[in-house]
Amino acid sequence: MPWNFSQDRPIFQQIVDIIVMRILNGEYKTGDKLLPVRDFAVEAGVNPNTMQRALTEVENMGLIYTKRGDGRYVGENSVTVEKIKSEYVLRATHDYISSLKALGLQDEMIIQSVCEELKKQKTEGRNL
Amino acid sequence: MPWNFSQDRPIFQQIVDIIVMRILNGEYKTGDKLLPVRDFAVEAGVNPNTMQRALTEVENMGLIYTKRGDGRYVGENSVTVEKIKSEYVLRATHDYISSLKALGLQDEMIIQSVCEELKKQKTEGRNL
Amino acid sequence: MPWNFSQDRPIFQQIVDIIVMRILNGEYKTGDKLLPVRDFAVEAGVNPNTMQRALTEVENMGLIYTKRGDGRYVGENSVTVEKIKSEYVLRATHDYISSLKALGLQDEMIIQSVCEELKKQKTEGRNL
Amino acid sequence: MPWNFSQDRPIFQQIVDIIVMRILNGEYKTGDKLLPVRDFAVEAGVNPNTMQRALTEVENMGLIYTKRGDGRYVGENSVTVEKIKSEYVLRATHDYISSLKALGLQDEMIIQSVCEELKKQKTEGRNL
DNA sequence: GTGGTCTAGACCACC
DNA sequence: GTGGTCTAGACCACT
Repeated sequence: MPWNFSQDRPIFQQIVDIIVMRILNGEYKTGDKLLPVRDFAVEAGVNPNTMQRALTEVENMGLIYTKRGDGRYVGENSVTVEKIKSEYVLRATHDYISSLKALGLQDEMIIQSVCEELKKQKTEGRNL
Repeated sequence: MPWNFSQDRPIFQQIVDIIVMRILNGEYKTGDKLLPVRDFAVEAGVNPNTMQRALTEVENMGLIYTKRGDGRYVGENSVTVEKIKSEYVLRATHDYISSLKALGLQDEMIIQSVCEELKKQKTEGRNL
Repeated sequence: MPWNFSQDRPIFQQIVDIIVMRILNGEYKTGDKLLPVRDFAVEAGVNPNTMQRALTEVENMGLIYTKRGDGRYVGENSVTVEKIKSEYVLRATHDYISSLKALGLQDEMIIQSVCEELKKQKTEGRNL
Repeated sequence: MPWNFSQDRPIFQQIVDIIVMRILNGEYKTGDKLLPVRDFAVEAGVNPNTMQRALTEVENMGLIYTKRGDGRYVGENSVTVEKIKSEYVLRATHDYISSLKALGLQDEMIIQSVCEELKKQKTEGRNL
């Protein structure tokens, strides 16, 4: 099942986001060995070069590292993970609220929107 | 003062977003006449072609219309505005919450993040 | 005249070094427009992708920036240039002296080597 | 305590450098018997194949030789050692000075950098 | 015409 | 078998 990519952003970036997300939420744990680039590329349904580029980016972020001739591993640095995670949350929240305020929404309406969405997702979760 | 554009997204799209935002929040009102493309381009500090393309997009969304030989005007259709606005809010909220949940955050933590950001922005607003 | 690359290091890295060097020593000045990637690639005698990768790296270092659909320019930030320059000097000096000391050379012998090399290069310079 | 390797160069090469360095500075003396490959590999924390390759290189340089069924020994040829040593110094000095000159540094500034680094290392040495 | 992305496929060095 | 680099060539979006 090749991954699902949207057309409006570079594929390699979307791959970066997916992998980072999996590390941040614990799906890929410290010390885990990743699939070989080529296999990983097949799984994602992209060219090995594209996967390679994505992994290089993730490595530059400090989340994974490479053992030459061996493979890639999820980094030990849990501090980095927590830092990136909280930065992400802060930025996402800031962007979200700023955009709604720019639309003229009041604080209460924003909170209300959030609560409604939470309820909706809870209901959907039950029905799966 | 040329507008501020980030490098990671097409400039014309960012212009579209800004104009749409101004219509949605009432800065540009129904019936208002927009600046001529060239002047508008100068104000934004971009190439006229870029501004042209952005305006075409906004027109396709149904928010503005062109009087040939006269200029561009903000559309009369307030229903369209409200519809786009609520759709935007719903989608932004959904994306925001989905991404945080994917990171493993609980509902309470999400609400807490929102409230903190609201407080922070209120404080910043005072200090301006 | 295609540039001269050694085989023991990735070509793109050598290109990075060359471009960085040209910026640091003032051959490429603030605001200068670089050659288009493809032309630059031809000049260096490499594939456009290779040149692209090198330029991306230099951009990540903050020394150049891209105007979309226009071209690449040398960055304004002279602070960055001076910082990178002095870091380079410090590191090169440290590595150089450490390696000689590891070989058992005394301080005086190191200074003597440096002075001899300086003299030699001065002589060569005259003969060109 | 496994040796410390940087990721940007082949491990076997770094091992070669270390061993050569130890021979050049007298830590391994003429006639000394080296550890068996496997033990040596364990000490360095690398794969035996990697250590094997490194030792082969050092042997090709003429600094060590193999007695079949016995082990490896540091070569008798002190002339070779001195020759390699002086070549190394010359080349390192040349590369170092050339790179600084390419950055636009004057002779005096180069000498000053060297002296500062020597002072710094002397100070650090005292504090250990 | 500019940079950016992606694919395809090859070759190499390392472990 | 592993990652890394490079080439070739195509296509797209932006200005």
